[in-house]
Amino acid sequence: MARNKHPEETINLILDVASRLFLEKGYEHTSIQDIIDHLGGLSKGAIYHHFKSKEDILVAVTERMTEESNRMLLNIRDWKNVSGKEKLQSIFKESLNRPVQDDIFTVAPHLGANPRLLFSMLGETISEVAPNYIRPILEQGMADGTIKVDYPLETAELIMLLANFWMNPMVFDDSVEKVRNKTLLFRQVMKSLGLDIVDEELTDRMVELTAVYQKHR
Amino acid sequence: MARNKHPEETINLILDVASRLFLEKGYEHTSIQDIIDHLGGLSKGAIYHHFKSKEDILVAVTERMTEESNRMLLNIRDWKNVSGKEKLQSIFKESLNRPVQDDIFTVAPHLGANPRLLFSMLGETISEVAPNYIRPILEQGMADGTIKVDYPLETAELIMLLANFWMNPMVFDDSVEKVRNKTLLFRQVMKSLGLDIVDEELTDRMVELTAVYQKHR
DNA sequence: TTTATACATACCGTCGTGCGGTATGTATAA
DNA sequence: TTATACATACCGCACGACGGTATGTATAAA
Repeated sequence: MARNKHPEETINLILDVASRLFLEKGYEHTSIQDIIDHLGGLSKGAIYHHFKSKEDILVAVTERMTEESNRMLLNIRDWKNVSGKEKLQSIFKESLNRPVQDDIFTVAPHLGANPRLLFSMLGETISEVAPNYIRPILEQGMADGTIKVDYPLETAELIMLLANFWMNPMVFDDSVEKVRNKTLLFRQVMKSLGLDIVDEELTDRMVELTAVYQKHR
Repeated sequence: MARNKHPEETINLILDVASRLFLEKGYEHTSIQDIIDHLGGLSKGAIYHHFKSKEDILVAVTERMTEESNRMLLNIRDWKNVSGKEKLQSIFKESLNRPVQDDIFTVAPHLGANPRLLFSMLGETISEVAPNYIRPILEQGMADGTIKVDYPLETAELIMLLANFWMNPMVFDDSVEKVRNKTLLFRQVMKSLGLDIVDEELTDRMVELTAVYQKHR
């Protein structure tokens, strides 16, 4: 295959293919050869020129997946003249209404059968999202009086763990009813922590997404 | 190697070796050959006679690991003349004081780097322990008036997810201070759910275990 | 003595990865 | 402008290790 003047296009192509296959078949059941076969002529050498290992591709894939979400978080975090509580509320709304959500939910079968990708994504959430986006917002809320928590960092982690992992129907392959109960319990927990930000609109949307996911598997 | 009159001894030997290696090096970085090398003369044929795949060994390893813990849970669950709340309290105490805890904490480096084993264990906790041991106790507590929760099954899952996974220093490689804060926050959450069962003795023991773990890595 | 089973051995296809080689780009200095 | 020097994109084969299987043998149980 001819040399590409814009190598980032090649890199993106590899990541596109890898993302799709990792989601569809799982990281461990996707071979380098599988990726090559969907590259349209590119070779094994090309892959190992741009990435030093299969693991390295996984890391890049996860980063690219969370990138768009992180831009949204960064944007909301830095809003002016908006209280911490309102920002947190906005994040929940935005996260659930992103159009990509539906796409992922239709293509990815049972993330629980894909522990590598799952833990890679969870790791990003815990080590990047929680401390750099959620915690500052909680701290702002503590300062402006709209939020009262004792351990902002740990609370941030807890929120993300429950919302992104426990309540995610793809992780434990939950039924609609299961997700509904989880969401309602989550609402109780949040409220008891002084974070009264989960309303009925959100629980409904959560249930709706679960139905979409359940239909496509 | 000569044929063993008691094949379960061979099975146990294989599981002993596999458990140790999975904990030490991780599931994916442990090869079948690695296991054979530590079997003292046994061969690949022996392994594949008793187990149908490497994955199958992982399942057996996780089951054996949780077995002892499950016996304890079963015992407490079926105690007579003890309230639900007291049973739940006993479970926490027992879990943290089991001598194996220290052993595991000294031998296993960063479970986060071992997603296969980690999720296999988490899966057992969510699909076996929560519904079959914790939920019945919560329901008993609801009946005898010592516990008030709205969603016993989901609450059981939540408790196990936080206690066994989130607060486990081996999963996210947390510092002592981090675990202390997580534990204190967990105490708040439990209390707000009407489950006022985490006392200072437990938080102290949690911190102590973390220190043991941090020392040995 | 027969039969079931515990284990050994030889082998298969596939995997991730390293690497020598080549083609095509770009920077620079004559 | 052009020759030269170097960097980068990519090819494709070879390798060793991997998980798994087919088949053979020895031994315990019946």
